[in-house]
Amino acid sequence: MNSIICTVDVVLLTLKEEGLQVALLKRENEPYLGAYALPGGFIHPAEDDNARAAALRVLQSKTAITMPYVEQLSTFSGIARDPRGWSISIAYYALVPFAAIGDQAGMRWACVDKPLELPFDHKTIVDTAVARLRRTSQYSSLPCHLAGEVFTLPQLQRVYEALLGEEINKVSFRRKMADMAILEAIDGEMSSGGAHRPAQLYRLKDEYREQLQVAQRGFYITPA
Amino acid sequence: MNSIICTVDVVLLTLKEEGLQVALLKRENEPYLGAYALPGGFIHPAEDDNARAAALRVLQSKTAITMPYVEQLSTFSGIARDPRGWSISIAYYALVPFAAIGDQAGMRWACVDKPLELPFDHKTIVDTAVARLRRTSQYSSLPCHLAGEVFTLPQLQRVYEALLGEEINKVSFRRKMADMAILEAIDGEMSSGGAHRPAQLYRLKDEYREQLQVAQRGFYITPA
DNA sequence: ATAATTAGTTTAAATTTGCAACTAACATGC
DNA sequence: GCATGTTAGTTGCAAATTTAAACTAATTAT
Repeated sequence: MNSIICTVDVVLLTLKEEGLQVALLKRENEPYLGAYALPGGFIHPAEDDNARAAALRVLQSKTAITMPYVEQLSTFSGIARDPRGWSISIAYYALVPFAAIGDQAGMRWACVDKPLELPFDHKTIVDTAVARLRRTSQYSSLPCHLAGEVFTLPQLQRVYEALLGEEINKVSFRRKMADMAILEAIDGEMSSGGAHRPAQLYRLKDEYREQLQVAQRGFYITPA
Repeated sequence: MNSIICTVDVVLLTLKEEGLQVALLKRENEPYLGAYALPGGFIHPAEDDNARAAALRVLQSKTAITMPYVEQLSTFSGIARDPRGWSISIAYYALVPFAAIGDQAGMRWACVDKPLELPFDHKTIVDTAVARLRRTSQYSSLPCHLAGEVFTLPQLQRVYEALLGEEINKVSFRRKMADMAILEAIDGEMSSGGAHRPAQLYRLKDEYREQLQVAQRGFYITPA
């Protein structure tokens, strides 16, 4: 009686030098066999406790990524989005530091700011995820999940700036990070690596590993 | 093969003197026959273009509410939430001004801040919707949809204050409304009704009927 | 008319923010 | 060894934003 196709899709995002990238996998099944699309798959009621578990299973089985930051994005549904019929895709977005992932077979990274053609409504899903990430980055700890296990404040600031597409005042950035109180300094540890003063290393506090922290107010963006 | 139960649920919210209220309907089917629960129902693939259309159909057929503000909230899923089996509920929240609705048969309003027992995971869904509404109210036009077709600035401010649970500075409120530029004064019209200076009437601009406007920054909440 | 009440604006003080200049710590080259 | 270049991190002050309080405005009731 119930003929609705139930799937999950994951917008896996990472930050490279060239900008924000989305992970795409070569499809191994019809429809769109061979085309690059978002990692996704059917929900397996016998196997998955809920849709989030399905998304994590898909991510792990197809990209071998273990403990990313994952959050539900939105659900896309209807008669028009899948040639097989009326379908639901519960979409998640996941953030991983680029350094934490090896290249996978059949996977490629696409720059989210360049024109991109994707099957189903995956382009819409990607755009929704990127908009959500960029917006949420204005006032939360979200970008920390793109910054690696440990990082310096200047490195983290560059992550925020890449996402926001704006330069942030150094003092303002540090004040906001102190206000949010999401970071812990790694005692004594300093980053070396250059002909200059080394920077303090930080790590995201455990309690913000899965829960987002939001600032009272966002970064000040100079009015145009 | 696919045995997943696909439903939509709507968290219909309105603001009364006593606070924020959620609409509950007496269930006419098993399970939980006779219990009060969120308006919801199965997706009808033959009838509904997508899940949003299903939510609007459910709302219209069960509560006779015509043109509310509706937005997708989140999707709740899993083996544990419905005794009939593995299920998906794509949840929406809707806002209506209390004045705009007549009482419906079998419907009641429950205060969201009082203890409330609901079948399925509907309590979680309500809590998620209320948290989302309150958070979004800090920096957007969302509360306008609870304020009626036309309203004065003092009335609108009281709506914002009821949602935020904080008093807002009058000047600050008016500045933010001017910045967002979401309201249009109704020319010449003034609200009377009291032994005092009448207030200018406003209406939400058409372009913000369905699309949210977000402020650069939220209302200033005095640090505790 | 006068008082009472709420609407809306103005002013000045307090707070927050950004900019620029400063000190700090390292590597490199002489 | 020491000057130089480079980036990290802090400080002080000016500029912008925000609040609180006092003010004017417009209405009804007495």
